Amino acid sequence: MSNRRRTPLKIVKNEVHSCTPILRLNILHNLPFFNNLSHQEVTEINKIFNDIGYVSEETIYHMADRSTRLCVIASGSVKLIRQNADGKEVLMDILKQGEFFGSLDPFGDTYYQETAIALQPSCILKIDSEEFRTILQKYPVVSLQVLDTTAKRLLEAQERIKQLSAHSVENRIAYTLLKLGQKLGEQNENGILIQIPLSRYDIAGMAGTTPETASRIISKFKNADILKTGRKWTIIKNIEQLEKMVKII
Amino acid sequence: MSNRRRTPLKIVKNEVHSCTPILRLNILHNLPFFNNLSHQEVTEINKIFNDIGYVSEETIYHMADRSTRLCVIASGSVKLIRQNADGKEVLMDILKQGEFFGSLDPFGDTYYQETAIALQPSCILKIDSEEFRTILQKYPVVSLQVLDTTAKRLLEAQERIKQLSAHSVENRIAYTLLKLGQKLGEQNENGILIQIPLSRYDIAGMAGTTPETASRIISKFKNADILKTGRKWTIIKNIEQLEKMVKII
DNA sequence: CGTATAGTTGATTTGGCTCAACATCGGTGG
DNA sequence: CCACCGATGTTGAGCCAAATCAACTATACG
Repeated sequence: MSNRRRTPLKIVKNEVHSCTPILRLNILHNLPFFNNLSHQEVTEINKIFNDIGYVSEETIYHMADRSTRLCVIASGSVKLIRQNADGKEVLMDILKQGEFFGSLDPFGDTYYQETAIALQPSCILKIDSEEFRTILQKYPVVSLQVLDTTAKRLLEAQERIKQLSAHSVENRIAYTLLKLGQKLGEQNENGILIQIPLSRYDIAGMAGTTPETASRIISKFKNADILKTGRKWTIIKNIEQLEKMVKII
Repeated sequence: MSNRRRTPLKIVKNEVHSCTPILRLNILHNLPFFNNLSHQEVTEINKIFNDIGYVSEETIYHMADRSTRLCVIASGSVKLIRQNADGKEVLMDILKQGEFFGSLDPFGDTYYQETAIALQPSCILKIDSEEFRTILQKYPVVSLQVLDTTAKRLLEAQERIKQLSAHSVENRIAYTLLKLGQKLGEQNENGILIQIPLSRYDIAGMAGTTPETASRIISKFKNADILKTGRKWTIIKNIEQLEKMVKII
């Protein structure tokens, strides 16, 4: 069988990706937390942001750096990881266009609790957290939106704590894949395609296990015709089966 | 040795504990998120709250109930737990006077993700989440405070995810005890006294293990003269040792 | 003082980690 | 365009931390 190279995704060059001013404004306008503001107001806010481009695998900030900035993804995607003392990596979250990360805290003497790394060529809008705080004070609508997002993330984090405390690795891998599909997947004729370069190492870091165990379980899922994977993509073929495994309460 | 009954804590009767109106107002005023408001404003807000008393072990709300209320602890303490399909309990958080829990979300069709249970006789102030939302809109300062608390809780939850993913049970128990000491402990001549009735079951639920394993590890800590425990109290005698085990990065 | 509940401790089992060898992918240069 | 090679993924074997099962003990409360 000569089936080399059947990647179902567009090949993307790993080039620094910067925003055009118009794109920037457009993106800011469509952010969930700014889209209740007037064009005038967003234009004003736009001036305070800087944009910086990153290539794949490039670090946006390191854990333990002084945390002074809030970041917004204008394009691309970002992973947030924490490392423990022996260097084991825990993948906290994967964020996509329009989501924010970094520091919300305006009080000095705080440090990033995680490392942020671009998963794809990405354009990141940055703002000083103190300046962002002024925006929050000025526009209560924005505050509430940021609060809602944060509250939602807290609920998700708590769900993950429950998973880690009370479910098997197989369960957690299924849950991880489901969440990834919901958040980053797009439906196509074969199923739900997740077009993000996720290594076994990343999956393991999200599910709280080792790459070997993740690989074993994913093989099992592939044999059961639930999944199909390549180095830089994953397709969920049978989402019902995954849901059944996770047993949503 | 006739050392029966050496409990280092005041005995509290398990009676329904209700707030006096003055106490209520006082508590609202001292809440971190209202203490920037004027007396006039707090008095106004006070009218919208109801208070309800609970005895120990009483349920404030159940997981999967429709979530319509935000709760604030006027007195006492509350634990938040999640259960998985086989009934295993995960203790998400322990909250004390002045802290809030329940629903922030004003949009219908949402359900509590956890069960809230009084750990001690407690008085809980309740407000409809929609009405609370109006307060948030009216007072941006309050919004920001609530956001800060939520963001802080998210960071803590993420830290716990890291712990569960990458540390041994012994480590996690040490971490759990440290956090409990920081949050609920009071320094006295013997060490840090945690005056909350925490069973081995609770500790296990916080550290993501079983009561038996929790018991074994706590015994080990007691033999190493790090801890001293009774049914309803815990004293941390050697906090440095615990910190060393957790290896704060 | 007696009883129910919570905690302790031991024996056994097991899920998942570790270590190790091997296979496959996909980018790179000849 | 093909062959090579480093990186990533897969699979097997053995081992260990922690779960489970079970018997027993201590504590608080009526």
